[in-house]
Amino acid sequence: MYDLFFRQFNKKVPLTMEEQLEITKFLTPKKLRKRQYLLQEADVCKFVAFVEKGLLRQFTLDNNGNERILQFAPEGWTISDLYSFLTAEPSSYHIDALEDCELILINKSAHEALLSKIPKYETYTRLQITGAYIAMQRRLSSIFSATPDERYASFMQLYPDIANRVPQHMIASYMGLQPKTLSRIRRRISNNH
Amino acid sequence: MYDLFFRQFNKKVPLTMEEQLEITKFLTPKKLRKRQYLLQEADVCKFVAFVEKGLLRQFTLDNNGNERILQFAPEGWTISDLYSFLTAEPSSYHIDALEDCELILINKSAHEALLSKIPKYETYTRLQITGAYIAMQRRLSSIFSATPDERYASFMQLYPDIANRVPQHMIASYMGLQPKTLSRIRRRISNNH
DNA sequence: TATAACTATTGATTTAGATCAATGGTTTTT
DNA sequence: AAAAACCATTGATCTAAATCAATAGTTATA
Repeated sequence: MYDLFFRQFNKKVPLTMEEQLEITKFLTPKKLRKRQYLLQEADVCKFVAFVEKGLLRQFTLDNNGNERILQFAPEGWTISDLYSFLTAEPSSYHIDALEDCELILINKSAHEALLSKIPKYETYTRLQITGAYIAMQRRLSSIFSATPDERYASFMQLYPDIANRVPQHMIASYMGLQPKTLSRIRRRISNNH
Repeated sequence: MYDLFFRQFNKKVPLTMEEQLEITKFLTPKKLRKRQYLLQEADVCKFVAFVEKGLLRQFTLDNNGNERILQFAPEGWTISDLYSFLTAEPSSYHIDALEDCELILINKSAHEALLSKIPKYETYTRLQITGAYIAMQRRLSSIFSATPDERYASFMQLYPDIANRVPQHMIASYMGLQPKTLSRIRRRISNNH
């Protein structure tokens, strides 16, 4: 049930068996069916979710009702609206399941208890957020410096796993492009084989 | 010398006088003249820098030698290339001073010593990186959802301080626009007053 | 199995930002 | 104080992505 979570945790901060058992007490497993929401806009985000199995996405809807995907989260990733989680302000994002999912939720009181009781948990969260920060900075950087063609190519290379599990128009959305534009980019790339 | 640093630190995690003195031992003050580099591409980033005074920017150069500004850092902000700092890989960014600066550097061994000796330092860094993550996510979100006009307006509102201290073409660069395009946007906005 | 909903491709047109080019104003440097 | 470097604005043109529109293929559902 918590296999992947503790594998990832141990990679960042090694734990004893006792520590794992202690931490487990604060975790809440949750299953989510494809298309179900984990978080809806205007709700307060009450969790940090670790993905044991499946795939989720975080997105917003623009004025015309179009989806803008901010983040994909496959197995081994963590997803939340941290701003809402930390401030208890209503979220401006949706999170839903793109596949049937098995999640581990850490709710706010559990998060705070873990932080104060288990120093290694604080180290784990620090390293986890640092990694997410670095990944996002690279993404921002590539939006500025790379052409859409290059960005598509590097997305496919960096996340082949995600790329093969979501429809193309979601990849377009993640890259800030219209699906039709991405279709043309693919043709362009394949012509230059 | 360390006024602002400890003010910000205390806002996140209150410290005793003894703790402040202990932490101070690990800090390295540094002055930087306008236009000087703090970090150059291909160098390994050996510090996390807190800005006591002045203003810096983190940027890359594209194939045509154009600057792409990823981040401004005025007083009270922290700047580094965390990826390079953590992995000791060469950085792909430049950091330089836009004004004469007074900085506090925390080098790698100091950072590690502080993490292991002073639990509050780990909490401080965790909260600091979390804030930076949230800010960057909002920026990415606005690139996707907002028009350039809206993004310019909200930059001016969110960071009026920075906006008044840097030339317009750097704001354009931060927003991923050509200076000329920003010039037209400004005219458009002022016409709709 | 049939129907409906979703998905990807392609063509034609429009539009907004990039690029080319010139000017006048400001700041910095000598 | 003069010269040089930097900066912002504006006009004209070009280009690439968005938009409009139609079609065919795929997946999900009744």
